[in-house]
Amino acid sequence: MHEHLTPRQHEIIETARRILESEGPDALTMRRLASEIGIQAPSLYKHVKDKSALEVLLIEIGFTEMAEACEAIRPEDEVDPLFQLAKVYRTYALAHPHLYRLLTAGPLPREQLRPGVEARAALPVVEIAGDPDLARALWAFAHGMVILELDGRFPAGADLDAAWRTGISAFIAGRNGPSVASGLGSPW
Amino acid sequence: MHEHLTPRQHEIIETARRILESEGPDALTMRRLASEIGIQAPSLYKHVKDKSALEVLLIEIGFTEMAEACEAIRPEDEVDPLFQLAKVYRTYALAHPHLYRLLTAGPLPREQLRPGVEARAALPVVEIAGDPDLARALWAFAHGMVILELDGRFPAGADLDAAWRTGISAFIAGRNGPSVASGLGSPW
DNA sequence: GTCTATAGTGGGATAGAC
DNA sequence: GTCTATCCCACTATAGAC
Repeated sequence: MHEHLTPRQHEIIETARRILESEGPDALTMRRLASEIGIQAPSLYKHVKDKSALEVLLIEIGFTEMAEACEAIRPEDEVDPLFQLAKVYRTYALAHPHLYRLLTAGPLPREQLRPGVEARAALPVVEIAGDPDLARALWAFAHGMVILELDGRFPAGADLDAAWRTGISAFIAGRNGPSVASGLGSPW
Repeated sequence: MHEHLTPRQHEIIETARRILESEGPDALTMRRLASEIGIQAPSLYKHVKDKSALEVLLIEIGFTEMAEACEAIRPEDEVDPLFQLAKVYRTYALAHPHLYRLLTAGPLPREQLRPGVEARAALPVVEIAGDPDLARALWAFAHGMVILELDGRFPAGADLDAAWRTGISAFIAGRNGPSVASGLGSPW
């Protein structure tokens, strides 16, 4: 990942990641980043074009790590791969909440991303779901569960494991036998 | 809604909403708000405590409107109420994207909200789902679909109507006959 | 209830010397 | 590649006169 970077650039991006993950996006300023490295803020601009270029690098790191985590899934007996995928997704997101938000919240600067990075991260769910519509529905469910949990929107005592089980089970049932999905009985 | 406000306060909150909805949260500054009304920014502080109090009022308006839209749903033949609810939810969100984000993204200042406002908005999905775990899964799915659509995260040609149908159909199947939801075959 | 003036904070980014 | 100096921007919020 990013082996084409100079040592200084590497140091900058690693430090940026550390600040983002430990203190959130508001803490990631050019001044703070520079001071953490031990240089002055203007010096950063000799190594990175601007702040958005830095964020693009962080996004690429996040997508790649998430893809790697999903690709590392190995089939287990008695466990539907959809459950495994959901667990890996949730685990990564909860372990890196600020990075996850950077990856998924707000508009994505697609033109700046290196080609294939986003697609690779999206591939596992598409493969496991089979159908693209189901893949999108699944992704929406997983993202919704994660982001609502991160934002503290569920009630304090809510059993989120159970909500995940319920949702994934429904999608498994839907994948195996789409009954109503034909559109009958739907306003769409 | 908010009949206890003075005319000036009413004007402020309505103007704030107009700015937010038409140009997004970055455009909603105290200077801009004041200039839109025809006064100076410091004068606003005679009418509202601070900016966050203003945002709380906007959140209450959004929750209330969303609740009203859901409560207005009437049973139709041949259409599962879950489909109707999903359609109303998506329609409101797409019609008021910036307000929707204010309601759902990031932490919610629960202590500042008037009691019952949030609960009222959550009630419809809880009632229609029946089970609290299913309600949370459903909400996560709907929110995920909406926010990913608003953020332009789905591929350009994606058939989102189909994704909604697929997801809701799965949840209907899950509600009528939870098969795997017992936890067998899940890593949780 | 409105104004002017201003404090206080913070941010991204550039020019030019070394 | 680093520095200093600086510009420019924007924001929330308060004090005190009218």
